[in-house]
Amino acid sequence: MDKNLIIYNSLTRKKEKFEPIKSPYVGLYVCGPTVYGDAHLGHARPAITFDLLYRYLKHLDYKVRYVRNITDVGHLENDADDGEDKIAKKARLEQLEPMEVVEYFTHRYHENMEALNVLRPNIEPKASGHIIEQQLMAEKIIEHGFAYEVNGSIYFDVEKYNEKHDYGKLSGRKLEDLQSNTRQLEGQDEKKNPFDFALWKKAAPEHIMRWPSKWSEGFPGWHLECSTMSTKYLGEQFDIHGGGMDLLFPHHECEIAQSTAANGKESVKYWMHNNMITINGQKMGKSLGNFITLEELFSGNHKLLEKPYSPMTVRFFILQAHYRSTVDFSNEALQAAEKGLERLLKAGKILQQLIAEKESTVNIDELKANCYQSINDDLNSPILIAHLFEAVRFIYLIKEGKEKINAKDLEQLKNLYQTFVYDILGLQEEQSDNSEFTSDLIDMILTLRLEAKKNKDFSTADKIRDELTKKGITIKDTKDGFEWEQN
RNA sequence: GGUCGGUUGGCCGAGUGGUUAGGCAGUGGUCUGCAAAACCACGUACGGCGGUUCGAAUCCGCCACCGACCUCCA
Repeated sequence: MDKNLIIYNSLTRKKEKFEPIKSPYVGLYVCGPTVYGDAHLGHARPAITFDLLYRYLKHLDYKVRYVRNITDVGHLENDADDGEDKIAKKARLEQLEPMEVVEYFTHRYHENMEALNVLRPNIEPKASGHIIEQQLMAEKIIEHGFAYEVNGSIYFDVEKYNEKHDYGKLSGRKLEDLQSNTRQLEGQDEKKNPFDFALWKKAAPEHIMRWPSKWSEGFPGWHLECSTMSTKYLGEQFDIHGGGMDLLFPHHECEIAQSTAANGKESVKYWMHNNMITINGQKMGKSLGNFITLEELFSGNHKLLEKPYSPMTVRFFILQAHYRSTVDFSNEALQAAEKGLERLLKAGKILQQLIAEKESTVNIDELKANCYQSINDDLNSPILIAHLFEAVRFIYLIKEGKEKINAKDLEQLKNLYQTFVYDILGLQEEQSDNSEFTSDLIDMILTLRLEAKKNKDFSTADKIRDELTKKGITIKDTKDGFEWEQN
C-alpha cells in the first residue's frame, strides 16, 4: 500500500507529508466532548473528520492507537477564582451526583456516535480517572520552574516559560499582544499575569468535585488533562493531535506549553484542526445557544428543521465539505445531501448486479488513482466524493449497456466502492424498519398490479401506485417487473 | 482594538495562473401505457477597484462585507 498522505499541520501552517515517528505505529489524540449536555451538530464535525482520518490510516495499514478523551472534570465556568466546574454545576442544578451526569451524557454521546457510524477510539480516558497523573505532571512543571503555588492553587508561569520557549507558536500570538488583550476577570488577583492558567485549583467549600493533593483539596485545570492523558497512552512524543479550531487557543497552546515544560520537548508532530459548523453564518455553539443537537436532527424535533435528517445524511453533509472549511447549516443543503447520498448508495446496490463483458470501455484504474489522490491530499473528501459520482455514472451507463466492463475491472470497481464509500467514508445503508412480512405484502400487491397492467387495466394499476405512493413507497416499473423502495 | 480566515453560478461546495469540479434544484430530450428511476444535452459563476502577466476567479495592492480566536466552546 502506497503511503502518500499529506496533511495540513496547523503548527507550521503548511501541508506536510505524513511520516509517523515510529512507522507503522501511529498515535492519534483528539479532544473529545465535555459531557454536560447532549452532543450537537458541531460535535459531529471533529468526530467525523477524525473518524475519516482514523479509517484512512488503518486502510493504509498503519497500526493506529486512537485516543479520544471524555472531559468530565476541570472545566471552569469562567476563569475566576470561585469558578465552578461545568459538570458540578449541572449536577447541582439537577440534584444528581456529578458522576451520574457524566455517565448519562457519555452514554448518549456514544449512541449518537454509533448512529453516525463513527468508530470507537481504542482508548477513551476520562479526566476524573487521571487525577494522580495530572498532579504528577503539575509537580514536574513546578520542579522545572514553570509553575508557582498561590493559596493552594498552582498556576502555569507563562512569562517564565516564554523566556526559553515560544508561547503562542501554534496560534500565532505574541506574549506582548496577549498582555494587553487578555480579558481581565474578577478574582484573578492570585495570578502573576492574567494569561497564566491553572494547573490545579483549590476548591471552594461549596465545590463538590474535589480531590486531595499536597497543595489543597481541589481539582485539576482543564488544559492539563489532555497533556497528561496523551502522554500516558501515546508517549511523550506522538504523531497527530486533533480538535476543533476553537480549541487552538488557549487550549492547545497551553497543552504545548505544559508538555514542553514537563518533558523538555515538543510532544506533537502534526496538529490538525477542523473548522466550525455555522448556522446563519455564525458559529454553532453552546454559548450562543444556536445549536441543534444530533438527537433533534435525527428526529426533526427542532423549530429550524423542516424534517428529520438521518445520521448518514448528516455524515455525508459533513463529508461533502473539506474539514478545514466552515460549513453552513441549512435545510436546503441537508436535503441536497440526502438526495446525493441516496444516489451514491443506490448505485452501490446496482453495482452488485452488473454483469461483466469481455472488454472494458471505462477506465477504472484512472478512477482509482483519482480517489487516492484526493484523499491523500489532506483528506479532501469533497473531491473524493466527486470522483465517486463518476463511478456512479459508470455504473448506470454499464447497466444501460452504453458502456462495458470486463470481469477484472468490475471486481476492481466493487473493491473501490467498498473501500472508499463504505470503509473510508464510513457511509452505509440506513437500516430499513421494514419487516419481512411488510416487504412480502408489498411484493404481493405489486404482483397484482403487474397483472392488472398486463390486462391493460391501467386505472387499477395507477390506483395501486397512487395509494402506495401516499404511504411513502416509490414504485419503478422495469421491463418485465417492478422495483420499489421506501422513502 | 489585536491575530487569523473567508467572500465562487438558484442553493451547497471544491479548485487555483491557460483545461467541464461534484451534488441538489431547473429546462429540453430519450425510455415508459402513463409515471418514477436512469441516460443525454443545456447554465459559462468566482465581492469591488486597480496592478503584474501573452493570459487571473487563481498572484500583488487597496477597499467593502462576513466570520473565528483573544473568556467556556467541537
